[in-house]
Amino acid sequence: MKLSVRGEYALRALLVLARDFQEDDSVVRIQEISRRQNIPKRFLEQILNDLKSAHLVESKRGVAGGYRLRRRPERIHLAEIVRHIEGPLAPVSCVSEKYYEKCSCPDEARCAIRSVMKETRDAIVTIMERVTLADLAERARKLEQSPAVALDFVI
Amino acid sequence: MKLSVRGEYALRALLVLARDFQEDDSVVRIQEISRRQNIPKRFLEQILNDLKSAHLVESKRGVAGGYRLRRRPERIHLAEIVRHIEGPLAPVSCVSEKYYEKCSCPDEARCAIRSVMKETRDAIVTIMERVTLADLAERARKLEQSPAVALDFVI
DNA sequence: CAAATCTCTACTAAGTCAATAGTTATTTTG
DNA sequence: CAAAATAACTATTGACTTAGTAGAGATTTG
Repeated sequence: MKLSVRGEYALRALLVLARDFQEDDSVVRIQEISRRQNIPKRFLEQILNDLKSAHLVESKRGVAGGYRLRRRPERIHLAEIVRHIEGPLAPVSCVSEKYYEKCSCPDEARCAIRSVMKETRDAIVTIMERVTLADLAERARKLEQSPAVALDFVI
Repeated sequence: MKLSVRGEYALRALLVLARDFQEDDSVVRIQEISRRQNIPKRFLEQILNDLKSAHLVESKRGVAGGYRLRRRPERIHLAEIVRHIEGPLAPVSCVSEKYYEKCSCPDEARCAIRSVMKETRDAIVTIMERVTLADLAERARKLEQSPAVALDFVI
């Protein structure tokens, strides 16, 4: 049920871009993202390239180059990011909306496990589609202000 | 975010054992489970053996041998099964209760992603800890009675 | 004892993960 | 216009995981 490191890095990188987002076309260098989030630079390169192909970010080459969000952070929700990097949000593909696959069970329509997995899927998707990069940036801002032990109260 | 095939097979096998569960010490043969759930027999063998080491099932050898649940189906919830086969239910280990691991982010206590992942974890765990094998068996029974298109109404 | 069944260990082919490396292309600066 | 800085692209790799398959051994029942 776990996200890959790749997916986690993608979220953290995009969070940096969201926090630094401006309406002009300013970009953030990979090196900067790598440093602030403690992500191996060359690996991050690949991930950002991948996010570019998903039209989530755009890049600027050359000496003053870097990456920026292609849309405003309010318009990018976590579901879209995770789906592109990891594939289905659903625990089993037979309940996935975007990546449906038939499973090997004898009667999918009457599978009790499937019905529980669908509930689970819905719970996950509800959260991931509700939270945007802007929300994440806002949460980050608030967490940085509060002195400590913050997390336990947020949840 | 997906369950492995192994995990899915485990759930389906245990559902069979739950449906056939009796208070006496009657067992179900691997072959029978394999046939009813369309699971490769030799692979299922391994999985059931694994579930035995988790004290979820017990086995009887010999010609009238097979497997049975070690506890009543009401007392086995899905979380326990999935945790044993797959590991953490949480999308990232830094929010896992049972399999906690520190992540590479600069400040875990103030990580905005972590706070969303914790919500997600809680949503998943709430479902998986509430639903038992007995519930699953009951759902299966009801789904078999209803004529068709049943799944969409259950959810 | 024979047959059916579980047990245990080992093996494997394919795929995925998390990088690493090398080369090419582009842009800005001097 | 050339050099330097930076990103883009392509390929490779080593370790690990996944989903099985295989074979020999142990146990129980008829």
